[in-house]
Formats: sequence, C-alpha cells, structure tokens
Amino acid sequence: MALFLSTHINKVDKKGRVSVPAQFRDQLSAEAFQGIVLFRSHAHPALEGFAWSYMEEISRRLENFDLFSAEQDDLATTVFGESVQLAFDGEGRVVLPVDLMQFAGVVEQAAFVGLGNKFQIWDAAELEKRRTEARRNVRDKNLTLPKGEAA
Amino acid sequence: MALFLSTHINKVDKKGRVSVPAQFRDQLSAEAFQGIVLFRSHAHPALEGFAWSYMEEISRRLENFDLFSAEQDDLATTVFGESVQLAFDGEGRVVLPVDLMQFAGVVEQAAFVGLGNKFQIWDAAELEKRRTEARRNVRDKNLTLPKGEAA
DNA sequence: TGGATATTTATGGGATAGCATGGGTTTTGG
DNA sequence: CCAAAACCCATGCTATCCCATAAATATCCA
Repeated sequence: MALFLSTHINKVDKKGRVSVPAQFRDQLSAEAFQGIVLFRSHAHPALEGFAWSYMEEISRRLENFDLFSAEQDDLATTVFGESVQLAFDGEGRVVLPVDLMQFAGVVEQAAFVGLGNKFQIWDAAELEKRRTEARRNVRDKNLTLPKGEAA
Repeated sequence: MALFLSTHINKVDKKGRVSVPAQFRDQLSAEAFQGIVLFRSHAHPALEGFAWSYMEEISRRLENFDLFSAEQDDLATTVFGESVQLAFDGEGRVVLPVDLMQFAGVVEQAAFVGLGNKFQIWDAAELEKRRTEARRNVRDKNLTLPKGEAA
C-alpha cells in the first residue's frame, strides 16, 4: 500500500507540467497504471490525489451509503464522474488540466502534501493558511488517533 | 518493535549529515524502509523520530475515519504532511533538512534521545535545560508509571 | 588474563547519478 | 492540415554513492 509523506513543492511550467515528487513515484512503482488520479476536494480549494488501485477502496466505501441515496449519488458523481487519470511522462511529470489548476488556485508553485494513502495538491502560498488551520483544529478539538481495529 | 534507549550526541557536518547512532540503526534493521521519519515536535523545540512501520500504523488508524472527514484531513495534514522521510546513506547517516534544523535550533551537535518507540533530536546545549526541567516535573508532580493496558 | 589484531563507528570529502526543469520535435486526432 | 499532446533530449543542481581515515570497540589466541 502506498504511503505518501511530507510536502514537496514543484514548479508548474508553461505547458502545465509538474514533476510528481520522486518519493511519491516510488510509492506508486508497483501500480499497474503508472500515474495518478485527481479530483476536486470537497472541502478545500485543492486537489485530491490517489493511486489508481485506491479508487477501488473508495468505491467499496461508497457502497456503505444507502444505494440511490442523495449522498451516495453526489459523492459518486463528483468522485468518479469528475476525476481525471494522469499518466507520467518519461520524466515522471503529469499535465495538470487547466480547470483543475484554476479550482485549486495553483499559479506556479504546486505543493504536493502527503496524507498517508492519498495526497493533496495545493497552491504553495495557500497551503500555509491550511496548515495553521489544521494545527488549530487538532489542538482545539483534541484530535487523537484511535487504536481502532486493523483495517 | 523498535526500542530506542539512552542519549547519543553526534556531529552535523557541513553537508547537513548526521550519523544515526548505531544502537538506533540496529533497532531499525528489520524495517522495510532503511531510514527514519521526522517531524516537528508539538511541545518542544525538537524533532520527533520514528520508524517507517510506525507511520504505517498511524496510517492504518487513520483509515478508521470516514474518507474526506474533517478530522481525518486535519490529522493527516499535521502528521503526514509535515513529516519527512530520510534514508540512511551507506554509512548510516541522514541529511537533516535545513528548515528542520532551524526549528530544533540544531547548530553542530545533535543529541539523539531514545524515548521507547520513538526518539527526539535536540540541539545538544538545549537538551541540558530540558533535562533539568523534566527532572523537576517528575519530582514536583510525583509522576509515576501507570500499570495501564498493553497498547 | 592480557596484549595484539580485527571490526565497527563516526566523520570527512570527492565523484557520480538522479531529479526537477526547460525546450524542441514528432505524433496524434479532430 | 493544423493544433495539441506525447515523446525525446539537454542541463544545472543537489542528493546520493563511494572511498578514506581515525578512534573506539570487540575479538582472538597464547
């Protein structure tokens, strides 16, 4: 299972290409599809990124919603309907579609934020605010990691 | 499970490299990823160090949250997004990123402090102050070890 | 036990390969 | 036939590899 860690800031060139961090590519080396899957975040001006194989896990979790429920439909529409599959070029780059770049407010510096089994892409400047917010939430709500059951 | 004990002080060279104490490396010899994971301590001017497998454990626990939930997002952003993955070189060293060194105030002498399943990296001088403080707390508040349940 | 020899560790520095980035060229498809 | 996308090659920088040394530790054998 891929595990994405740390934050890498890479430049978007005028063709819309960005290097996917080498560390992230390593985590994806065993994947059948050599590339990433992206869609708009539901909560932030950012993009959610996954390994192709993880989309199956998302599908499985969506089935936990009531079939035909409004929520299931909405999620499925945004997640599957609007996701894009981006293949690496020979240098490990992907081309960010313009509409996704605009959605995330990515200008020139794209920040890849590792979040475990997924990652996010932020505009580098915008990310700082998000960071402070996340830190505050963790502290104020006293969020901790439950021991839970192994998945 | 790795068990980090005692304190080792090693030098940071001008390339930013430090030898990870051999005792610590021994504890990590069974790890799939040969290296360490670091992030900023929330409580001290120091860095927290873990084995890769420990991050996998955290990742598993995060999977118990709903996908895209705010809690999952906040935790992952602070824990995974702000961590770095550092591989050993042939001599068992890692390169400390400059921003992390600055955060911990590490100048030249890095102190590796074993804390059980994790360890901390302090500036050697700063650590002395922390030590006296910790001793005083234990004495004044009469801290003891609870029997507790095994984790 | 003791003293000589071999390993391991921490450290230093030069050589090398990999990564991020840029630009040109061919291919594709509408 | 033209534009956009995929492919290919070039480059500077940095991280990684590799070798060397000294000190500390461990090992061995008489």
